[in-house]
Amino acid sequence: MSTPTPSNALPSKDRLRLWLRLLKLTRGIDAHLREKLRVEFATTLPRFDMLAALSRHPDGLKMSQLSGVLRVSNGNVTGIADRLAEEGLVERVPVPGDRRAMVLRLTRRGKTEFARQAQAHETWIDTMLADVSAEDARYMAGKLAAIAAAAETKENAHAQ
Amino acid sequence: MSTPTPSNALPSKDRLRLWLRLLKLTRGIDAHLREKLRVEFATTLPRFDMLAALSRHPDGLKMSQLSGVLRVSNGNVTGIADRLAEEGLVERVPVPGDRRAMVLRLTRRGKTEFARQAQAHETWIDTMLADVSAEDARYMAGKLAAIAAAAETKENAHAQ
DNA sequence: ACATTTTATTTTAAGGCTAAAATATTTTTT
DNA sequence: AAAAAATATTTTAGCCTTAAAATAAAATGT
Repeated sequence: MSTPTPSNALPSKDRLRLWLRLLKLTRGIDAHLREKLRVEFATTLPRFDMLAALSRHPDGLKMSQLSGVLRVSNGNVTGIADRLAEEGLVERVPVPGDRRAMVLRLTRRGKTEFARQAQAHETWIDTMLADVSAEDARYMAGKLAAIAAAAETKENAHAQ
Repeated sequence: MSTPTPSNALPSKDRLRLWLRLLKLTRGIDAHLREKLRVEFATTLPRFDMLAALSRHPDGLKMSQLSGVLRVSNGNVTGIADRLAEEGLVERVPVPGDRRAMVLRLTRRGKTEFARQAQAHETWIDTMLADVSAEDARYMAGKLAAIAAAAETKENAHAQ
């Protein structure tokens, strides 16, 4: 359909460096968010992510759907849901007509607790990225999305 | 010393979106690299990272130095070093004059094995980022570095 | 010299993560 | 209807990760 390699055969040091920068920045912000969640809410990023996913789906999600949305394994979802349920933030509801399945949904407490956490989460990010102008943010986000789309293709195409 | 918030009081949706893009792209590439390491070399990214750090320090690194370089906990270093040592890729060498300390360094096998892995690693990244021009890569890397530097400051400053 | 503190590393307890195996139930085939 | 295949979830084994406790040795203070 077109040339397999875009322009040059040798690996580009610039692209490798881009990856390292990407990794460093993301890991730094990520670590900071985890630390904040730990210290200020005694919780973790995976728990926060699960609450966030459920808050976007008020009727709840089946365990397997949650696994797909969060892009983690089924077993992983089981463990995190167990702990959130112990804390009373989520609950498992049987699915009428399918006794294998379970829907996980936020409890009332889960909703209010997530609202608090989400508010803080947004503030932390905005603080860390405060020096990025809105224009720059939009531009970078666009670039990153394009790169992600291209990389996605490459990954699958490489299956040979 | 200067205004606490740079320009606007409300959190910027654009900055939040930038973070989500950053996270999505980085996680995608990261997951792909882990998968490749697992399938093609039966290893993991943390092991690869440790070998990489050691290959940059031919005389080896003390466990605590390694912990600093890799930015992971001391206990974490212990475990990964144990497993790499079991595989014969690294070895612990006592430090003359300090019986508490241990230097970890690559074995001959560790050096050749890492060379193979590093070669493949670089190729995988270059493949995924093939659609990014060298110029774009340099530009983006610069932007990301600037953002990281700014974010770094914010994190520490926030200690109140 | 002796006590205290600091430094280097390991161990422990608990959570997060995956792939693969195990269970239970539903759907499809024959 | 019985057998086989597919689906939903949990369990298991093993690695990665951290914070905090435990060990051991060195450095410092008295």
